[in-house]
Amino acid sequence: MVVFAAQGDARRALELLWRAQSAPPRPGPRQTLTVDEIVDAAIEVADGSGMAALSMRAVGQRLGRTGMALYTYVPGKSELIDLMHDRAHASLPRAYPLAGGWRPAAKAWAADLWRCYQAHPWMLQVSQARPALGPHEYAVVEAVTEILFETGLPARLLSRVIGTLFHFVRGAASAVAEAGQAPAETGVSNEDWWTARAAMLTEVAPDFADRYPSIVRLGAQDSFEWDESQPYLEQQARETFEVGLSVLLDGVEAAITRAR
Amino acid sequence: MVVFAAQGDARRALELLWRAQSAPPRPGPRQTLTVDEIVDAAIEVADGSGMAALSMRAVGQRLGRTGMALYTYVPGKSELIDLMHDRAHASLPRAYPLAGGWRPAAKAWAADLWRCYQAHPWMLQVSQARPALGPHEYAVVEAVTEILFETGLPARLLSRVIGTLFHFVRGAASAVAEAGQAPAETGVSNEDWWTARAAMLTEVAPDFADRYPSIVRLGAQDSFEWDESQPYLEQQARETFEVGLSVLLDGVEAAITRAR
DNA sequence: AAAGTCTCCTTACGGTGTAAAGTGAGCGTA
DNA sequence: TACGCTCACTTTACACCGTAAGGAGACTTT
Repeated sequence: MVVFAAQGDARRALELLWRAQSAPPRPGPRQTLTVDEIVDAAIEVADGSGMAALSMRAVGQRLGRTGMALYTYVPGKSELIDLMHDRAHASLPRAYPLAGGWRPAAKAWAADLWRCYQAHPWMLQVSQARPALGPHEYAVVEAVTEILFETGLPARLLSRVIGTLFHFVRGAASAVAEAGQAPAETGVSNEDWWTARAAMLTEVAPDFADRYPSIVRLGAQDSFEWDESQPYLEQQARETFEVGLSVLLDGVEAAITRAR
Repeated sequence: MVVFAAQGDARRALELLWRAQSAPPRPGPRQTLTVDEIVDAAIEVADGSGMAALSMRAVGQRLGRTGMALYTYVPGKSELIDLMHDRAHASLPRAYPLAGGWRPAAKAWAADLWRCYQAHPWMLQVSQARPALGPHEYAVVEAVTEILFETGLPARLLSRVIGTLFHFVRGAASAVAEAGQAPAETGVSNEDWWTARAAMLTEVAPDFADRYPSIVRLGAQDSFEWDESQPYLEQQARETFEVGLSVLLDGVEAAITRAR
């Protein structure tokens, strides 16, 4: 599932990411594709049919080529995914206005990143353990770093807060992202799926209320009202994102007042 | 990658999760395996060799059976993964002492969940969009819900905070989880990988400091000192987890004082 | 014109999940 | 006791995957 590139390809991969191609004119036929075209086609496949449908053959076919043709442009699928991941970040702003202070800027940054993940759910399936270090990914980090420097917090704390913000946005986005794919793949809407599942659950676990009293109590007290014009799961996840972000930023503010 | 079960199998899957087996004595040979044995074997494979190595054939082989033999116990791989995911939660406490207040209990809950993810990194690759709703997963939710009821916050806010906590722990754990796998698979330690990558980066992007001034500034000011007895990435991720959690809980405390 | 090199294709290998059909063991009944 | 049904498990097969290897032909350089 998670594939790591070999050491030898690492250099080539970085050069591709940073477009540092040194191309001395060589004999032989000219290339009829570009790396950008391939990355775009791959993103289209992943956007439209999900990461599971992303295969070298599928990307090649979209470009009227075989799957193997891509290997003259890209060392392998893993590197292609890194390029897709970096490229997808290109649409995000490189900076945010700080006139209103760090908090609205941080909110805007998180919301933009969230929207980016919604538009490209497959991004959440790309491993973060060894980030690919592309220019656009760095631009997103640069943006949030600049914003958070406004808080005046010490650098060490700031680094952790930045990591936390990324974790939160990714996690919150994951809850919706695949939910958007599932109905398309299965033909069952999330609402139908959920109500069917809930009905089965009461049959299969009749003692649910006894085993999980707090969950039942919370569900009974939760005043969440569902605007039926929008999908239920998405709506709930969006609210979790907004409330959670605000709680998180409250925590940052608490750290600021404590530092004073 | 993310596979969704068909509607017809949904009932069967839930019955398996909740062990609601109605087994009238039937003719024919007795089953020589149990679902639990299969789930255990699958977890061993995933723990030892990663999610990528989890195949029906591999699990069957570990039990001295073919891959196809599993299909009399489990509808498919997707359901097996759901069973693994639920079972992995079984080791977590069902409740936490609340004598010291909600905050230490919440910290303990998050730390336990974090440790669980570290022990079973593959759990982070299981889609959360349509949770499988197993008994042990619900037990973890029940535990944190009981803890957070102590805050006295309104239910609607509480629901979102619970979601946020999950997102944060999962996100923070993801950063380390796969990092632990990578060296084993590639033979390159994270430190070597990182320093090699950093050296290449300065070659490929010589204007880095100009393009990302805040990142460079943050890196220069960050006083993070590396205890060389432990892996670098893991250590950094652990600190992000601890600091981030504390910031998050500060935000919850701010909500409490505001509600008063 | 000849040589060389690069792009792209075809073929092939070992892997995946799982459908379909075959085999034989064990139980319920006659 | 013997028949026969049913089920556990295996074998085989199919369509897919990433990519290594080798061949065909186009193009540039000499």
